[in-house]
Amino acid sequence: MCSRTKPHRSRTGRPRSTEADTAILEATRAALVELGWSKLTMGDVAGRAGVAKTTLYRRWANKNELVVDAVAVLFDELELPDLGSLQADIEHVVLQFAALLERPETKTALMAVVAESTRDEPLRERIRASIVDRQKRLVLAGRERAQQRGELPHHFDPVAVDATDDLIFDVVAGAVVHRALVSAEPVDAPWATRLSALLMGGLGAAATAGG
Amino acid sequence: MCSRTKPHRSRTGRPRSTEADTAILEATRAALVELGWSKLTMGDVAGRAGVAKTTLYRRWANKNELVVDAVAVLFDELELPDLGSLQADIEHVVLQFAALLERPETKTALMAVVAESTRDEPLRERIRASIVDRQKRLVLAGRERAQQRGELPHHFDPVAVDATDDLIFDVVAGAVVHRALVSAEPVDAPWATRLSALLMGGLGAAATAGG
Amino acid sequence: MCSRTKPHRSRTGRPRSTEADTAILEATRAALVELGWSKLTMGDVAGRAGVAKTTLYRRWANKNELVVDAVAVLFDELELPDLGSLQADIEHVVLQFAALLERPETKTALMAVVAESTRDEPLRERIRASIVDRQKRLVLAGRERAQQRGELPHHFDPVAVDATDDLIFDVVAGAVVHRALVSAEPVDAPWATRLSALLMGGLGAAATAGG
Amino acid sequence: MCSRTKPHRSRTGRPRSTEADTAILEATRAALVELGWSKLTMGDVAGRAGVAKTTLYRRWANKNELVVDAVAVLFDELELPDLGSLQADIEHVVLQFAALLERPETKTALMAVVAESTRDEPLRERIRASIVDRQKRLVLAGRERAQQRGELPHHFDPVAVDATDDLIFDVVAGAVVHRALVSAEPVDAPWATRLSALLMGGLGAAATAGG
DNA sequence: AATTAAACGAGACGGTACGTCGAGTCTTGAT
DNA sequence: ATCAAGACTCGACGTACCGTCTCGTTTAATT
Repeated sequence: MCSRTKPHRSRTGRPRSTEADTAILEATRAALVELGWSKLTMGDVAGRAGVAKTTLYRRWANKNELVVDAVAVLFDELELPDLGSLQADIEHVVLQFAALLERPETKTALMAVVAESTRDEPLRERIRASIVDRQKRLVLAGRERAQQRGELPHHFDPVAVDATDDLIFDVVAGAVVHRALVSAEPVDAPWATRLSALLMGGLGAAATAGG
Repeated sequence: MCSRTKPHRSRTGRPRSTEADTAILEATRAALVELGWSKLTMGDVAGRAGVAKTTLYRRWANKNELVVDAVAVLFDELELPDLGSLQADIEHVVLQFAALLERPETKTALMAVVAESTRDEPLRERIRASIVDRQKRLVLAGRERAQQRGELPHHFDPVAVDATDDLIFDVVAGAVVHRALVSAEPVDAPWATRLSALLMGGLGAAATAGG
Repeated sequence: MCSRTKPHRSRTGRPRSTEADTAILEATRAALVELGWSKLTMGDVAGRAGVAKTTLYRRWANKNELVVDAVAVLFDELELPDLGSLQADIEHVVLQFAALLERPETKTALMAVVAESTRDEPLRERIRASIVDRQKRLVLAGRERAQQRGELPHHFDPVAVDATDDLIFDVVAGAVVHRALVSAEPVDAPWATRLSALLMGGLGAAATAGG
Repeated sequence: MCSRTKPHRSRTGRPRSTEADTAILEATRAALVELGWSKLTMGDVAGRAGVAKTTLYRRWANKNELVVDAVAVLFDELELPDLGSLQADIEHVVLQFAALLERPETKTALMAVVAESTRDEPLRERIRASIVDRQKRLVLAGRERAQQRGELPHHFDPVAVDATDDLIFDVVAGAVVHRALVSAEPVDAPWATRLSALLMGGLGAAATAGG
């Protein structure tokens, strides 16, 4: 994924500083931690990064796109180790995602850019590509692994499979976000267990009925 | 619920105009529809309401508090008619909530104020009192009705009951919000059916195991 | 001189508080001393006087008229004791006027209201009636006394006499104001002596030539 | 003379627009003519100059400093042609100064900034440097020329000479301003003749007595 | 080594909204 | 009718940030 506004494959002229890139993204995260999304300013980020404002705008069209890219990289840490059972995998991913949401830079930024994206189609697309897809692949991987283990039946209707993947994704991610940010309650191991148990029951019932 | 910042039990002086109150809240909703949360300005709202900017600031400390109050009243429409079964009740409330989220004034505002609330404790409290509690009572009502119908067992451990209420609330509300705003997919009847079926299965399995 | 906006000879209703009148004027002078003309506010004056803003506006049309009236009364102290010679009389009045101008309430207010009066005919009239005429009568008195002493000839052309009175008035008042406020130099006894000597010389030459 | 607040010896960054400088000063004078000092607003001036408000504030700290600079340039027109006699020179400068004071931009602005300067030392210094000194040099030039002509004696006490220069300056400038703005009477040729005759008489008497 | 062209820092620019403040008016209930 | 209190409209304030635009100055790849 290229963080720049344009690919810029020009062969001549001074090349862009890659140190500037990383310094800006780090400065953005630091500013998010200290100030939160709404108090973060481009001038402040530039100052922290030791860079001119122009250098920011040469790379990102506006504050929201910068913030998305600054936060997106954090989602790379999400992974799905094989813990032996679907329920264990779900619990693990729930706690991982919750830990990410507890970090001040994501807590303040994620909802804000999503809110902005309701009126900004390019931003929504960037969020989807940078963040949402990174999470969604965990659902796919977990489901496939569960099928291989025999915990879930091998469906032959790909549409139904996709629909269930989507549903599980919205339920898991939505529930964690809602618990963490709206209800403002801790997403801890007991809660993760209760959530995954609920899902396991629901999936089991569906498998029994529809399988 | 008092929309004002202070209780204002002053006996002397000119009383505050209640027409101004309602005109401002209506203007705020109109501005949300037209402009969205981030483009909405206090000056514009004042203009639409035919009111001076100072009159806004006399009542609300900032844009977020105003928006919360303007949107909160919409959540009064949420209700829980008895449709005969828990699954039907869940489906109905999901679609109702989704319809609310589809309205442009809530779609653009809700995530934004939640995002702001991560750095603003009074705002979080205001959201909880004005919006979240309004939704949560539906969960309680639905669960109690299901118990009366015999669809759910009468638990004698109130802590466990509360925990399950909270879980269901976060799952339902979170899933709907995530589907609508993050995945940007429609929350339609088939999806609502799939979600409620998942929950029924999960609750049934829990009842079988724990009852 | 009536300080009120309207004569108000109505016989019915609650009569206006005369204590309020004096309290307001005193508060205005106090505010002028502390804040100066441009920082003085009607609300502040009302607060100092223990009076509602309405009460101010019932008596004066605006800030400038209030300030003129508050300052005008100070000009009542100007008087012209007979010191035996025209030059001594002039010196005395110069120093008296300078002392008045040194007071912070007049220093900051006088030029300000004159400046405002260049675009406000009623204000100019009020200043003329309240302040300028109070000063001008000193010139007339001094000139008449000098004529009685024989220091100045008895002219029979009233137009020429008026013109000279006006000239002397503008020269004396203008020079003192300019020295005090523009040049920001002290108007002390030596300077007063030099000014009066200049005038005596000029009047004497005119008398010799024109007499 | 530099009209800016700071010397700005910065070598880097975009240089300030000199067109903006002149456009702002012109717009200020135009606004003074139309609105007068008290109705003049920074936003209006910015609009007239086709410039953002911030551009004004980058150069001038407040309205008064801006107005002083805008008006100061008009005082460059004052000059002292040799008319052959001291009295003629005085009459000429009086009428010149009066003509300047009659212009609406100076009439409304001059007293106002002087009034403000009684509470604002930097403003007073700015007025002195920009306006007062421009006028005062005319007095020096006129006195020196009169000495060369033999109309005034060559004094060897520089302190006395300075004191007389100052006195004459305060008398002439003060009388003109007072006549024009306080008495609100025309400063025409007859009045200028009477004033200069008075001064000639006074100076002559002093020369006779002190020489 | 000289040329070239883009990237760079600095900071001024036009614009828009902010939240505050003061002027002067109006609306209460009480005196 | 006046008073104190305080809400009202209006409009300006001075600040902050946005995103853009010059400037003069690097800096690497290409000649």
